[in-house]
This record gives sequence, C-alpha cells and structure tokens, in this order.
Amino acid sequence: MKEITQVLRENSMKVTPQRIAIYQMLLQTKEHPSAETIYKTLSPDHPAMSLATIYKTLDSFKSAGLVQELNVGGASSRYDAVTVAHPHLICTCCGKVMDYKNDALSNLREKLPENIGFDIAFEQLLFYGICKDCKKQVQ
Amino acid sequence: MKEITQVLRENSMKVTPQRIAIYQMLLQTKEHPSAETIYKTLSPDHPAMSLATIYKTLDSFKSAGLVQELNVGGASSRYDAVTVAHPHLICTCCGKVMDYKNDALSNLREKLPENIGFDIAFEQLLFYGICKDCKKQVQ
DNA sequence: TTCAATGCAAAAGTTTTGCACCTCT
DNA sequence: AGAGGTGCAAAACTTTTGCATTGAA
Repeated sequence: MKEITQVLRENSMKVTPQRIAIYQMLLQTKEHPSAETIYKTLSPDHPAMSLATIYKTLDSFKSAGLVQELNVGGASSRYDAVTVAHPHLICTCCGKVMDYKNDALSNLREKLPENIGFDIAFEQLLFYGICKDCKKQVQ
Repeated sequence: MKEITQVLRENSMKVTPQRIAIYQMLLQTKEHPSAETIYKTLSPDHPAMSLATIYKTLDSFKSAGLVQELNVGGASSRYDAVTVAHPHLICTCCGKVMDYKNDALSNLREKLPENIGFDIAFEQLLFYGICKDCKKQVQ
C-alpha cells in the first residue's frame, strides 16, 4: 500500500483510493482482467466507484507505463501490470489469458534490424488456442 | 475471379457476389482494412451491400481459415487474407498496419516445448510504434 | 484554494441479432 | 424446392465524453 502511493507520486499522479484499489488489484491478480472485471471485483469494497473512473484510471496508468493493455480479441481489452514484454496464451474457448514465461520469446524487437524505419515502443506476442481445462471439457 | 469461386466452393461456402467482392478486395490490398473500410471501398460498386453482411462474411472467412483477424487496439478489428504467421507493425499515431516479413519471427509456436498444456491454433506478433511518415510530420 | 479526479448520465462507435426476403445450388 | 445468404433495423456492448461535485495537495 505504501509502495503504491509512492509509485503514483513518482508518476505525478494524485493518490486516490480508487487508483490505489485498481493498481493493487492489478498487481495481485494473474488473470489479466477487463475493465468490467475490475469494476465487479472492486464493487463490494468500493460501491460508489464508477466504470468511467476505471477506464480513465487505466488510461492514466497506460500513459505512465504502469500497465499494458492487451487486445486479445473478444469484446474487451485486458490489462496487465507486468509491463515487460512477455508472451501470452489466450484460450479462444473460455477467454482466459495466461502469462507464458520464455526469455527467448521476450523482447523480440531486439532481434529486428535498426533500419526498418519504424520506432518500436512495445510488442505483443499472442498465442491463441485451447487451454487444458477446455480441452478436458470437450472430451 | 475464377480462383476465388473455386476457393469458396472448396470451403463449402455458397458463392455470392458479396463474398467474391470482399475476398477479392482483401487479396489485393496491403492495408489490412477494417470492416468499415471494406464497406466504404466496395460501396461504389456494390451500393446495396450492408455492413452486417461484411461482418457475417468475415466471420465465415475466419472459420474457413481464409482470413485472419488482427486485434491491434483502436476502435475496430483489421483483416488480413495472408493467414500464414507473420509479424505486423502498427503505428499508434496513424493506425496503419504493415506486414513485416521476417522468417526468424514467424511460426514462433514451433519454438515452444510441446508439453505446455495448451493447443496453439494461431499466433500474432505485433510491434507497436511510430511509422516513418508520422515521425516526419512531428519533426 | 486550486486543480485534477470522480461519478453520473448520455453519447459514440463497433459488432451482433432477428427476421423477412432473396438467391445460389 | 430447400438451405443458406443478404439487407435492414434494432439491440447489445464496450468505451468515451461532458459536466457538476468532490477531494487531494
């Protein structure tokens, strides 16, 4: 909690209960939640928090580089507080988004030549398929 | 044209003027258009064609593996008739989506171990950044 | 006290759906 | 003739916006 306050201050953001709650949730979870999921998860403790605030807050976090947005198909974007480049596995059946740690497949931009005439800011490596649980259910 | 008809038949899809037009456009372009862009491009020649048909057709094409959907952030999905895995460069300034041919960064799923408990169907490697043209304009 | 953040409601935008009609096979 | 595709309008969803109010610095 103390750390989050500090991180927000370092990024010259005002420290509000909403921001603390959202960032804390993103740091704790591994499920790469959507804005809606964040909203529903925090609602019990923060009944007055609005979905608009979540979107605005996620925007601020993105700009500050505290969070990355994952466009994984499906209705809505997913958010990840781990901003270093790393591959993701996305189940097209249940929508689950999982981290996949693999150093050889992280920071792939370093493997590109310098002169491609395109300044890369960030990268996303997404593997779409069927997860273990869904495969079980179908069989 | 004859080829498109054949491809559709091979995938047991009825051959309609709308499908031919949409697939033909996707084969010819390199701009990775959105549904809206396809609609506007084809409107002059196919004034009666509806946006709903484009979405339904793209869905069929996706299921048949004739087209891949790119979730590149921004408002709408983009479509690519090149379905073999290849990296894309996405300009966060103008929204342009470009192919980037690089054999070392294609079919990355082959570099994963087999036993990860996840059946990969397809992959997307996206590099986000600023393209040459946008960089020029800012300076 | 001041300026940014929040909450609410409305708006905007994309994608989906239902259904009658049409058309490919 | 029959199954499937199309077009239209409405609906469903996610995300954004405007503005009055609140709260952090």
